[in-house]
Amino acid sequence: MARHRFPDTRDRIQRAAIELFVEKGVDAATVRDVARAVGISEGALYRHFTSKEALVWELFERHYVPFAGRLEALAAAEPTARGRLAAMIRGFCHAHDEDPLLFRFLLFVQHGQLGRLAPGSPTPVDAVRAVIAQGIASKEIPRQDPDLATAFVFGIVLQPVTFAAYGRLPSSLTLQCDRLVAASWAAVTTV
Amino acid sequence: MARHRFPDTRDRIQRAAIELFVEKGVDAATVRDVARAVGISEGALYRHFTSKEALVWELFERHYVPFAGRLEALAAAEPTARGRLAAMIRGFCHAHDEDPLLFRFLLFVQHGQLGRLAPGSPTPVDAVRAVIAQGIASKEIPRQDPDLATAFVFGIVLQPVTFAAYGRLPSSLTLQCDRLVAASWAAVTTV
Amino acid sequence: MARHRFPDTRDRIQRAAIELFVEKGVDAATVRDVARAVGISEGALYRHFTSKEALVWELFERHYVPFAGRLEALAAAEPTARGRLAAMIRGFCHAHDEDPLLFRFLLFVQHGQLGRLAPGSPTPVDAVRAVIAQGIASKEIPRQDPDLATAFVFGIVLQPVTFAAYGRLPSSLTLQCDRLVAASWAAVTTV
Amino acid sequence: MARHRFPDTRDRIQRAAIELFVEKGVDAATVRDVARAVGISEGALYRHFTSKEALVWELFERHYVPFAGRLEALAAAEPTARGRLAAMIRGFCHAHDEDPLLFRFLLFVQHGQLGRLAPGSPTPVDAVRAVIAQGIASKEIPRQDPDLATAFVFGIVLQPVTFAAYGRLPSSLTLQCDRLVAASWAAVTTV
DNA sequence: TATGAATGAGGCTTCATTCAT
DNA sequence: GATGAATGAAGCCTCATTCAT
Repeated sequence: MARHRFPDTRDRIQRAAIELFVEKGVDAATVRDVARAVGISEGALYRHFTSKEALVWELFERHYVPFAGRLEALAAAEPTARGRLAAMIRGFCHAHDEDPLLFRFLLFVQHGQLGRLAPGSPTPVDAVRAVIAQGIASKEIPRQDPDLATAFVFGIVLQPVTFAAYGRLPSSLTLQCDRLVAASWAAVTTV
Repeated sequence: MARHRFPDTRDRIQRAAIELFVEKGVDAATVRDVARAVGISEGALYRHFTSKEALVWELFERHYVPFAGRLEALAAAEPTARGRLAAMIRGFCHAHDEDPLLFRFLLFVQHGQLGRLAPGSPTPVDAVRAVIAQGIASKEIPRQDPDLATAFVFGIVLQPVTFAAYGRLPSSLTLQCDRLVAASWAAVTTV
Repeated sequence: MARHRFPDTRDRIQRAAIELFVEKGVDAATVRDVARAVGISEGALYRHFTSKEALVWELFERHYVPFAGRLEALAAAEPTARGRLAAMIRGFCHAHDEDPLLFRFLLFVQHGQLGRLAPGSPTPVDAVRAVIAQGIASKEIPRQDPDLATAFVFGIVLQPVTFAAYGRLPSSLTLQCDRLVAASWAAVTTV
Repeated sequence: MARHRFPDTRDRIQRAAIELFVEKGVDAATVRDVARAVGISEGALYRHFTSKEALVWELFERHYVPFAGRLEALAAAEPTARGRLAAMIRGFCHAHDEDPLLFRFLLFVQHGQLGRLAPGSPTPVDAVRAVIAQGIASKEIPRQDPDLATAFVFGIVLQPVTFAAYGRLPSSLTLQCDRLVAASWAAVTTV
C-alpha cells in the first residue's frame, strides 16, 4: 500500500471522525473505525492525534469558537435586533448546509467538550443570547427571560436539523431559512 | 411514569439505569454502575434483564408509546387546534416535571431505539404532527409543511429542557408552560 | 470480610507476579504473563488488582515496611551494637532463605516504589542505619559517616544474593550468615 | 572511558542512550526518547544502530570488557594482594567518578547482556575474583570461598553508588576510596 | 437465589522498526 | 544520510455476559 500518497492524512482523519462520531456517537465510534475509514492503521492515527479524546477536542475546538465568532460578525453588520437575529439564523443555515455533519457534530455530539472551553470563550448560545438581551434592552423585543428566548431560537433552528437527520425533513436548512427567522421572531416577540 | 409505592428490584434497576444513562450516556454507563447503584450484584441484574440492550429497550418501550398515547388523549379532549396543541405541551411539561430524568432519557438518550418500535406505533412526534396537520386541514393553522411546524413545537419545548440540564434555565417546565404554548402557537401560525 | 470462593486466586497472582517480576523485571513481565502463569484470563486479574501498577505496589507495600519492622524488633532485643547488627543481618538471611524471590523483589526490583512510601515509613535501610548511628554514638563503632557504613552492610549482605542469582554462590544466605556478620562488623569498625 | 574527540552522531546517540537507560531503565526508555534527546529522527537512529537491542549491546560490550582489562592491568602493577585489590578498587572509583552514568549503566542496568559476552571474556567480577583467589593461594588472604569474598568487595564498592544515586551519599567515590579499600580488606581478611 | 469470579472480545495506546520521499 | 508517516504486534485495561457455588 502506498504510504505517502495522501499528504492530508490529518484532514482525512478528522473528516472520517466527524462522520463516524455523528453516525454512531463518540463513544460507539472506535479508533479502529476511524482508522479503517481513512485506510490507515490504528497506530498511524496516533502520529496525528495524541488520543481519541484529543481528536474529539480538536475537532470541536477548531470549529466551535470560530463559528460563534462568525455569528457575532454577521450580527454586528445589522442595525436592528430583528436583522441581527435573522443574520445569525442565516449563519446557522449556511453553516449547516455547507457541512451538515460538522454542524451536527458541533451542535449535538459535543457533550463533554463544552466544559473544556476556556472560560469566557464565546459560544453560539452566547452570541444569540447577547442579541436577544440587547433587543430586549432596546425594546425591540418584549421583556422576558433572555435565556428562554434563546432556547426558543435554538430549538426552532436545531430541531429541523434533527428531523432532517431522521428523514422527516429535507436536509437543506437554507431553503427554509426565512421561515426559521419568521418563526423565531414570532416566538420571541409573543409574550 | 407512575411508580409503585414499594418498588421491587426490577423497578429499582430501571430507575438507577435511567439516572445513569442520562448522566453518563448509555454507552458510558456500565452494567456494573447500574448494579452498584441498585445495591445488587452484576449477575443478579441478568435475572431481571436479559441484556443491557434489553434494559434500555424496555425502559424506552415501557414509557415512550404510552406517553404518546397520553398526549393523544389530552389532545382529544380539546375542541380547537390551539387547545389541542396547548394540552399536549402541557402534557410535555407535566411529564418533564414529574420525572425529568425519565423525560430526558426518552427524548434525548434513546438514540437507537426509535427504529425498533413496531411500525405504526404512535410517537409523541406523530401525536403533535397529527394535531398540526389537522389544524392545517381545518384552517386553524396556515398552510405549511406540517413536519417543519412539528419541529418548531418540539424545538420550543425540548430546547429549554436542554438548557435546564446545563443550568441555563430553571428546571421547571410547568412554570413556563403558558409561554411555551404561546411561542409554539406563534411560530406555527406565523408564515 | 466476604468469603471468596477461590480465596487463593489473589495469592496465586501475587506469587506468580513476584516470580515473573524478579525473573524478567517489572516492565518486561506482562499482565498476560502473570495471568497465564496463574492459569486465568487477563481480565480476571483485574478483579483482584485494579492495575498492574497496583499489583506491584501492593506486593511491595505489603512486605517492605513490615520487614523493616521485623528488623527493628530483632535489633531491639539485643544489648550491644554488634548484637543488634548481627540480629538484623540474621533477619536478612532468614527472610531471604524463607522466600528468596520475594526478598529479591523487595530489595532489587522495587525501583519506583520507594518514593511512594508514606514519608517517615521505616525502611530496612533506616533500621540498619539507626543501629549504626547508635553504635557510633555509644562508641561501640568508630566515628564515621553512618550512611557509608550502612552501605557497607547492605553491600555485604545483598551482593551475595545477586551472586547467588547468577549462580556464583549457593542460594542459602543463612549458612553464611556468621560470615556476613563478621565481614560487616569488620568493614564497619575498620576506619 | 572518555573520548576526547568531537563526538559524531553515533557517539551522541550512545551518550543520550546511557543517560536515558540509567534514568528510566532500558525498557522504559524508548527509541523515540533517545532520538529526541540527540535531536535526530527515529529513522536516522537506525542508520547507526540496527536495533535498540544492538545499541544496548554495543554500549555494554564497548566498555565492559575493556574496563575489566583495565582493572587487570592496574592489579598487575602491584606486588601484593592488598595492593592489587586496592588498585582495582581505585580503578572502580575513578571509572565511576569519571562517568557515573556509564558506570551505573555497566554495573547495574546491563541485565541481559552479561550472558552474551563471549565465553571466557574477562569481566570485572573475574578480575577481582582472580586477585582474591591468588591472595588466598599466597596466604595473604585467609582461606575462604573466593566468590563470597568477591561479593563482599563488590557490595562494598557498588552499594555506595546506589546510595549516591538515591542521594544518601555524596556522588564522589574517589574521595572515599581509601575507606572502601580498608573496608574491603577488612571484610575479606576477617574470617 | 444471589453472588462475584471468570471469560473473551475488543477498546485505546505505545513502540520498535520500515520505507517512500 | 535524514525524515517522519506508517505498520503491526503487543501492552494494559474494560465490559457485557456467563457460570459455578
